[in-house]
Amino acid sequence: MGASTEAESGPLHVVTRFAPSPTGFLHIGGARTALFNWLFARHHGGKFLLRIEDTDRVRSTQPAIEAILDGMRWLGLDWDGEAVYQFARAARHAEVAQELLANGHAYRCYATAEELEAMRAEQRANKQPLRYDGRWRDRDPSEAPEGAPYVIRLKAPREGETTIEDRVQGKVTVKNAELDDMVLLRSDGTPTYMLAVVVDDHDMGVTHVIRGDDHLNNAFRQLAIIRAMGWPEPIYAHVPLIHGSDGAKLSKRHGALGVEAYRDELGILPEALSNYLLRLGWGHGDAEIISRDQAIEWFDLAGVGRSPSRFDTKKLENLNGHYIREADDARLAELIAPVVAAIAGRDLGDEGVALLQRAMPLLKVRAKDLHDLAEGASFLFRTRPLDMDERARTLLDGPAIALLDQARRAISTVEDWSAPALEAAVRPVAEAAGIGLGKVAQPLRAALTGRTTSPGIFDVLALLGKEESLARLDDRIGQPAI
RNA sequence: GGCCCCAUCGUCUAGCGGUCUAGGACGUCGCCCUUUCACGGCGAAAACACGGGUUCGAGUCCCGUUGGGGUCACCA
Repeated sequence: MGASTEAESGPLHVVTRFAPSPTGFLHIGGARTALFNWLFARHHGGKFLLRIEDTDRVRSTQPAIEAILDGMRWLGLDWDGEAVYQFARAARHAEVAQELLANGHAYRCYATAEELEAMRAEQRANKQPLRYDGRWRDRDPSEAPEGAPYVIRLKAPREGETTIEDRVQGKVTVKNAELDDMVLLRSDGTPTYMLAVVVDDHDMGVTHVIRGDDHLNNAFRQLAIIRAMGWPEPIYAHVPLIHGSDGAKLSKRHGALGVEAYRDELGILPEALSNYLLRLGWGHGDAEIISRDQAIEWFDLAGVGRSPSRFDTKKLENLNGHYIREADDARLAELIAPVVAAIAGRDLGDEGVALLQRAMPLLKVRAKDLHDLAEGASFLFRTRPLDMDERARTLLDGPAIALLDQARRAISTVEDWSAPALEAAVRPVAEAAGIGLGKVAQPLRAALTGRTTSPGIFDVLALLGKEESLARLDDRIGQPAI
C-alpha cells in the first residue's frame, strides 16, 4: 500500500491535473490516471485541471485532442476551467529558461547532435551510464563558437542526493550524480517537455502530481528545475502502470487501448469501465461494486498499490454485465437501437424503440456487453421469413414441426395474449404428448427467434404479439393451419 | 548494462507483528433453480517466490537471491 502517513482527510488545498499528449486516443492507462486525479480532487473539494501537451507539433493532432476530450466526457471526468494548451505557452517556457540562464542555474551548450552521439557511443562501449557529460557546463562563454546553434541546459546539482516522498511509492532517493544536465530549451528556441511540465504545473497551481510510474525518474529532474526556480514543490504520487495479461506494459498487441474502443467496439458502459479502472491498482477492503459517489468518498492515495496490475477483460465484462442489469431500460434501448436496426436490416421507429424498452428487463440479464444485448434483441425486429442459425435449423426436424403445429393450434385460440395465458395453453400440449415442456419450447424458440437461446419462450410470444408469432410459426409449419 | 520500483490464489485485491488452519471478487469446476441461454443461490479447487536474519511470535520488519516492471533523447 501507499506510504502516506499523514491523514488525507480534512481540509487540504488540492489542485490536480491530467496532462495527456494528443498523439492518439485516450489510452486506457491515461483514463485511469485521469480518474485518480479527478477522484482525488473531488474527494478534497479541490480542482481538477486538464492540460493538453501538444508541444510535439508533428505528432499532435486535432482529432486526437477531440478523442481525448470525448473519452473524458464519456467517463464523466469533467475538468475545471478551460483546458490549457501547452504549445500556446512556449513563450512563457522560454522566459523561464532565460531566467534560469540569467541566475546561473542554466547554461548554453553548443554540442552538436553528432558530437553527442559519439559521446554516447563511447559510453556504451565502455559500459558507462549514458548521460551528458557536462562538457559546456563550466566553459567560459567566450569559448562559444560564433553564431553556432545552442541549447540551454539546466545546471543540475552534482553532489548529494535527492529524495522524493512519493505518496504511492514511498521514500525514493536518487544520487544527484545519476542525473545529467538536461536540455531545457532546444536550439530552435522551443521548450522541452521537462521544462514545460514544471512551468505549467507551477503556473496552474498544481499541488498534487498524480501520474504514471513511468514518470518517477522524471520527477527528480523536474524537481531540480523547481528548486532552481525556488518554486514550491508539488506532492508526487506515481501510480504503477497497467500491464497486459502477459505482464508487459500495455501495448497494441494486447488489444484495445483506447477507451473509445471499449465503448464502440466492445460495448462497455462507462460506469463499468470506470469501476473496473478504479479497482485496478486501488482497493477499499472487500468493496467491488463502487458507485461514483462512493468512490469520491473513499478514494485516497494510501489505497493505491505499488505493483503494476494486469488488465483482465473477463472481470471488466463481469462488471459490465452487472451495470447493464442495473442500467435504465430506456437508456439501454436508446444505446442499442442503431445496432439492432443494423442487424435487423430495418429502421425501428419510435414504436420499435418502445418495444425494445419493454423487452429490456428480459434481455439485459443475458448480456455482458451492448453487442450481446443488441444481438439478443434482434429477433424482435427481424423480417420474415426468419433466417435460422445452424442449431435452430437442426432443431426443427419432422417431430419438432409436428409439435410446433400442435402448439400453434393451442395458442391460436388464446385471447389474452400474455405470457401466463400462453403458458397455460402450451403446457397441456407437452403433457398430452408425455414429454417435457422443453421439447415443445425449443422448437418454438427456433421458429420464433431463429436461435436456440432467447428470453423465456412465453415472454417471446407475448413480446412478438399474436399476429407476428403465428405468422413466424406458419413459416415453419409450411402450411397455415387455418 | 546503470539507476529506480515491485513481489499474497490464474487475475484484481484484503492483510498495516499475534484474531491467518490467509478473507473477498473475477475466472475455473461441481450442485441447485430451470422451456434454452443467462441471472440468482450453494459449494469446491486455488496464493503468502526463495534464503537468511530481527522477535516469545513474520504474509506483515531488515538483508540477500531470483523473478518481473519502469527509465536512461534537442519525444512526451
